[in-house]
Amino acid sequence: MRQKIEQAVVTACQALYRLEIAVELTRPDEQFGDYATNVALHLSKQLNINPREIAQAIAEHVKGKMSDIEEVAVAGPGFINFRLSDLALLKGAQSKPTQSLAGKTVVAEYSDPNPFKVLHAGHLYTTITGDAIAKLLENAGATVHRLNYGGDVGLHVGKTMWAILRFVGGEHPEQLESVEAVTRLEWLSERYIEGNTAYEENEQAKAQIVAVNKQVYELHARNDHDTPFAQIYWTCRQWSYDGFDMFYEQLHISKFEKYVPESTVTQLGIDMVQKGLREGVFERSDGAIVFKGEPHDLHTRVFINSGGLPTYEAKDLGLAASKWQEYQFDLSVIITANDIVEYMKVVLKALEHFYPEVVSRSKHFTHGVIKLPGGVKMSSRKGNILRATDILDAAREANQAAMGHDNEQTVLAAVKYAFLKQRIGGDIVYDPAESVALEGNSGPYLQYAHARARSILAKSDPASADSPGVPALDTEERKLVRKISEYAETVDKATAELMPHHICTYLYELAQVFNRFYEHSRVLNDPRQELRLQLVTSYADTLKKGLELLNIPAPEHM
RNA sequence: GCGCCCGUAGCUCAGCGGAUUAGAGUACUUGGCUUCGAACCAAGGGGUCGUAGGUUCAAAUCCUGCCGGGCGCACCA
Repeated sequence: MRQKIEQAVVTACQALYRLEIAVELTRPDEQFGDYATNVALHLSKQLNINPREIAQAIAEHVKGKMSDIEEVAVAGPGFINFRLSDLALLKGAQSKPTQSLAGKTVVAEYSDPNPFKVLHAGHLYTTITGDAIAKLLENAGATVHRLNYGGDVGLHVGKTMWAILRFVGGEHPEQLESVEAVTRLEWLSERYIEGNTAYEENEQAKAQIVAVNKQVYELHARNDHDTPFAQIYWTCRQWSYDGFDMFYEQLHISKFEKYVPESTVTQLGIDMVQKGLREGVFERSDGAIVFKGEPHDLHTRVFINSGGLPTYEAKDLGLAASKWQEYQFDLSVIITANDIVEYMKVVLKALEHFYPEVVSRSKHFTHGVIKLPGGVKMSSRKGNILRATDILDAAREANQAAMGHDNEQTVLAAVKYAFLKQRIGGDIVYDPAESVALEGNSGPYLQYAHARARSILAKSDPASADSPGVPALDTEERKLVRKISEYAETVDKATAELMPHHICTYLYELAQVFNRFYEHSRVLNDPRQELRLQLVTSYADTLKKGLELLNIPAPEHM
């Protein structure tokens, strides 16, 4: 419909002014119509004609040519407003999002928690955002490979392993049995804090940790699964992955295809740096191997440190290469926090030397930090970080306080929606009480708006389904249909930009329109029951689809 | 110091490939349940869109300076 009208306007411009011009329709305020364009305002300059005059001419030209358009009007400084016929509007309500990525292969990397550490609030945010973006891509027809990358080697592992060894009294893997299964993740995070503190405060411990770190790298190099040290390492690494799996499961998100541990791409990364060194892309500096970013308006970063160990940069190079070798993707999406944007630019610039096609197909999305109300930022250094589970617990508590009972689906809707409704990029303020609040722009509001509609449908008699043709829509009905008809194009927009918040904004508006309709319009036992039941069905289905696109559950009852 | 990002109602945010009267939520005030779920709806007040310029018939939206905030800038990730 949109394209048909756009085409009609283009044709009119050609016929009237012999001008080829791109026309894009907008969705104006209801009082003006269903679609609008401001081409006349653009043309007026080139043609040196009053915009209203041009608008009038185009409107006349289009008028009567399309049965779907009921009215074409000129308004304001020179807008052309189109009002669709009820039939066309109803048809539009059934349109589906475009399969714009059909046949494409996409790799989506997000969440990325590190084994041997705890999931913090930022991980929760990345996970939910990445999950929604991956879903969007998939919905547009792409084959999406969801990858979860994480550091199973590196200094933080050295810190945790150092503390673990102290805890179990040396290389005694059997001592690990004393750690209870449910507390393992927690236990590991305590060890990390211990190791981190020691590293910062105690020179001797620091030296030991550096040695342990090296030991971990060596263990991978020999593929050692047998020595006591290796047994401790592998056991604890598995504990981490098991813990992450459990966490994702309760989050009700799409499953990851696999974890990509850093250790599996390390050697590839090192080889690339060595090769790049020979080819002059990297250079030695103070014993380290670095990439000079300055010629590209970037900064210099170390890829292999002076101890001969690869840094995150080198591993990221290996990761990118391994993704490419495995998937030959059309698009690679990486979602992380935004403190890493400059870093990523350097890595991508270095990567350009090896795989320019990978760089051009990569998209790095970054989000901000989670803050608590009052602008209090979480401090990540010390032990007092806000953990992922803290967010969920806070939401559960708030929900319990508000409702008097537990409802995990409401809690999930609250948290996910609270994170997703804002444009990706900036910091977000998370207020547990507000997210769980059942009024206002919240996940639970949408769930309620869905359940309410379903409950009408459940009470209706499905037998009397002989449709008597479509009567003219009344005001409230028309508003509802119009809003439903915006679903497909909203999803298209969200997909094109990979911005899930557009869907949130839309769904909230949709639910609002429905609630107003509900307030004014009797559905059951009304002369217009047939039509209205169709609308309610269409509405509830649309809302459910939209929520599912965000992986937010849409229960029939609450 | 350099680079990147951000500054829209008290608070939290949409809108930002320019355009028809700046929108929501929340908080505050008020009204609406003997009829489909009131977790709802309706009404009201509240904004020099950080600031000063520039481009334009038209700027919250584009450009520049300034102010304020966040983040990043070599062996952490």
